[in-house]
Amino acid sequence: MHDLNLISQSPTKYKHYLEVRNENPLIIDQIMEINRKRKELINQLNNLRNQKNTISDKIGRKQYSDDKEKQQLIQQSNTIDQEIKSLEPVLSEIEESIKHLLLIVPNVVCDDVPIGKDSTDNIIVYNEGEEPVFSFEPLPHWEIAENLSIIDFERGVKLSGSRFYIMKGKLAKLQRALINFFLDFHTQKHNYKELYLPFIVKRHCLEGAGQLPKFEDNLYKDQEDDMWLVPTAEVPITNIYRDEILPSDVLPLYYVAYTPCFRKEKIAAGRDVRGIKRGHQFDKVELYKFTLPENSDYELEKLVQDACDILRALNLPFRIVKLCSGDLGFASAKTYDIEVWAAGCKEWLEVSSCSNVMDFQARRANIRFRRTPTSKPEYIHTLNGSGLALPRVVIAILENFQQKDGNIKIPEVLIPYTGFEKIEMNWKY
RNA sequence: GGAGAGGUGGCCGAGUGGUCUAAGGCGCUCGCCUGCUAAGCGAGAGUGUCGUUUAAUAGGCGACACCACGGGUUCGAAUCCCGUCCUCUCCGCCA
Repeated sequence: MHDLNLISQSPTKYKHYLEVRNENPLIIDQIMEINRKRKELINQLNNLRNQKNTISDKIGRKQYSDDKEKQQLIQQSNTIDQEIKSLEPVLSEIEESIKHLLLIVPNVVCDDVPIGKDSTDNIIVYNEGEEPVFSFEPLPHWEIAENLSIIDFERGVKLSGSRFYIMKGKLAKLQRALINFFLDFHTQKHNYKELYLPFIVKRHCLEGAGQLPKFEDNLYKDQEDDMWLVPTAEVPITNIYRDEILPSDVLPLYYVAYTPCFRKEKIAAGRDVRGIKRGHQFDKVELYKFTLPENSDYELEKLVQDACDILRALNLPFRIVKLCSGDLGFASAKTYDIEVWAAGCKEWLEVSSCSNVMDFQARRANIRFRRTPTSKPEYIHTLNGSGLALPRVVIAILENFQQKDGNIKIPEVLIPYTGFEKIEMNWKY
């Protein structure tokens, strides 16, 4: 969400941001027009309320000579009150619509974000690690999983429909090991504090984080109780300090949390239907930072490295992609995607998306800080990134570390967590 | 789920219809004093919005709103009434 004052002050700047995101900039004009009406009306109402307050005050202080004058004052107040009552609903309607418009305007775009139309204009900024070489034709993970009987796709669908699957035996444990490894790694090596969060949240949390009102289609919910399954841990973490003013000496705050993520994936219908690349439910370890505004840019670079360190430790080849303006997420002002090479399906898989959200979520969720105990509150900056998304790391391990005999070799660092060194043929039942 | 109690400023806590800017305490900020980060004295300090002044989204001035949230009664509500949410205690149920 943006500051109305900033928009009215430099509308062309905000229109530009919308244009480079391939969105209609006219909404800015709409907002400014409604805002003009809003200010006018507030002013009018304030004056009326002032008059009314003055009269009530007079009565309270018995500043009238007789009962007749008192009745006159009451009469006057009632007349003013009628006018107030007629204007109030008009104002709330205006405020409602302005709020709605503000909620659907995407974030600004950082100056160093490349301008582009879509993902084809993204820029690969970094590459690390060797793609593995095989003496045989490496298989995609769904075939490996089938051969070793470690994923049951059919019965997953039987339980919950398409895009659900059952992980079995050592693969289930591998995923559990990865979660623990990620959490330990970030808390021990990068000083993140671990959180265990609610997986279901109220509507306002999703508004605060930017998923609502625009992306309702992608969320699972229980409408009756206003309970929403989290699409990412970013949602609950963003709202931890909602409506709070933090002292600046606690900043920056680094948090790491494991949650499952639930997404309808309607937009991606038909894409990535094979295997476990895109499910309605997947696990993720999320990195999140609350920082001073002037440090968020630097903190993003560090966040990206924190995520990359996991891939280094796992010995997986990866690259960093800087998203162009047209491919940026709604709430992000700058995003780096981290992609890992999957040797079987021969694809670069996005395992992390690290974004500087700046004050966009902070405004929505009203999260502020004070530089000193006496200074004015300012909006905090928030950043998020996966560290990492589980299924795609699992894919990379299955595909990159598959052996000629069909078994999977477990990366060295994981062995203390898995308790085994390879995945071989699993039980059927 | 049932019964009862309650939700006040950073924290504690007073306040059941009108001295308007919410008592008091703790903590906080500034100043003074005292030969040291203790005590004492004095002063100050909430958040947001609108208007005005201004180069200013700095500061000043004025107004309006905010005592969980939403509605109602009243000339006037932290205070009375209704609804919602939440917390605590007891009971029930339960991993």
